[in-house]
Amino acid sequence: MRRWIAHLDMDAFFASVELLRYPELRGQPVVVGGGSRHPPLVQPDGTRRFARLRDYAGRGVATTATYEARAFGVHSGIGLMKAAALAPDAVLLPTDFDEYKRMSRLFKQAVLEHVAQIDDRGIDEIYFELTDLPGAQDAVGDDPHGGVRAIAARIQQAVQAATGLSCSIGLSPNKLLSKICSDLEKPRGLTVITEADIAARIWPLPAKRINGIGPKANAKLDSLGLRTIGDLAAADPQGLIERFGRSYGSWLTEAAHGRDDRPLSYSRDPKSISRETTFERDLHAKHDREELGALFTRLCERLADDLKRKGVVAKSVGVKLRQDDFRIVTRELTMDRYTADAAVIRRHAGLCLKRMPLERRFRLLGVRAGHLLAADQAAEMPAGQEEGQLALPF
DNA sequence: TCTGGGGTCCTAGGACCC
DNA sequence: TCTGGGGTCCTAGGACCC
Repeated sequence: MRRWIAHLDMDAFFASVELLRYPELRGQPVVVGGGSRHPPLVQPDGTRRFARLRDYAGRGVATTATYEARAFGVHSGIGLMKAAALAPDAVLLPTDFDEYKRMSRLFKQAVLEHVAQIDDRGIDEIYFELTDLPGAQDAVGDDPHGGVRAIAARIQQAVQAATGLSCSIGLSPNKLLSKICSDLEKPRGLTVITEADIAARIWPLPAKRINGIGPKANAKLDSLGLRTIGDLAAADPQGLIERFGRSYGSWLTEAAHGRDDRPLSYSRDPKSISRETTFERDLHAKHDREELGALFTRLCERLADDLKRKGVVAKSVGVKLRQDDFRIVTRELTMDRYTADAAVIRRHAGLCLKRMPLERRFRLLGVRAGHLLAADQAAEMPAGQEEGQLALPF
């Protein structure tokens, strides 16, 4: 019996959700990102007026772009100011995470009508197993894998019916290959591969298409002349281990040959919850003390709200800064009890802050709660009696 | 037109305990 | 006083992912 793992990825998810609301934008370059200060205005004649990328000023990035905008070179993660230089007339829409989360639940529910469990990888993608479904092992006509293909096609239709959105599915014997092949025929792709197809369909692809090879590893591979997955597969495994370490080096060889035995994971307890914000301009601990103090308190309050809403308490608290040179500095401490209280979090985060280098200006401030436990399993720490007794940087 | 916000996992050194 | 080895926890940084 052949093992079939599916990877389902929503097509240009955030942008597609926005197009459901604003169908008049279909066919146009649209970029989603950059805070919420640029919602469409409804004009007296009932039509909507949208912000254009050229009018944007700030530090936001694109979270998604429609395929039309991608044609200009605008992709997710790109700075909006840079995107505006590439496509000044593209429509800019604010990010509405609540709506994307709602649509995310809808598509996952639709898939769960067809399979018992999903491995949830975030807001717009999931894995699931089709191996044991009726017909999954059957050939259809001259297609030896027509059975699973038909099942996946039905799931695609179910997602479309439930959400009005399209998705792409990759089918293969493992997560690694399915993830790669869900991307091969986007949008509305349905791509099936087996071990026999690896040389022809996987090896020609750039090495960075492997989930787990990021910018750093890719640059290092590139400097070794290893550009494609095929190059990696042909490389001396011992040499990779020498350059990348035993663990990562041997994984590179396995991945390049399409070997991956990770099980699907059907439940996950959150390990940490965090809140962070990037300022409109770089701030300094001393010169902007008041502004930072208020921001810091606000972050701790929002974090405490998140903890309470999720019914968890935290044993550790951490603070993160991104300095003006983009270096990230973190400090973390373990508390003597669990808490979800904003004042307690703020006090311990303040202690972290005192240990941080604060000479430089910085652009981002974040607070993180770790070592989480379900609230009903932990006795909560009494709330901040020591408030205000410590001289904190801000 | 420099680069968001929310996560996970890994590594590695030092403290501390047996 | 000195010699160990093993195990766990804490902390900081970094790579990577969506």
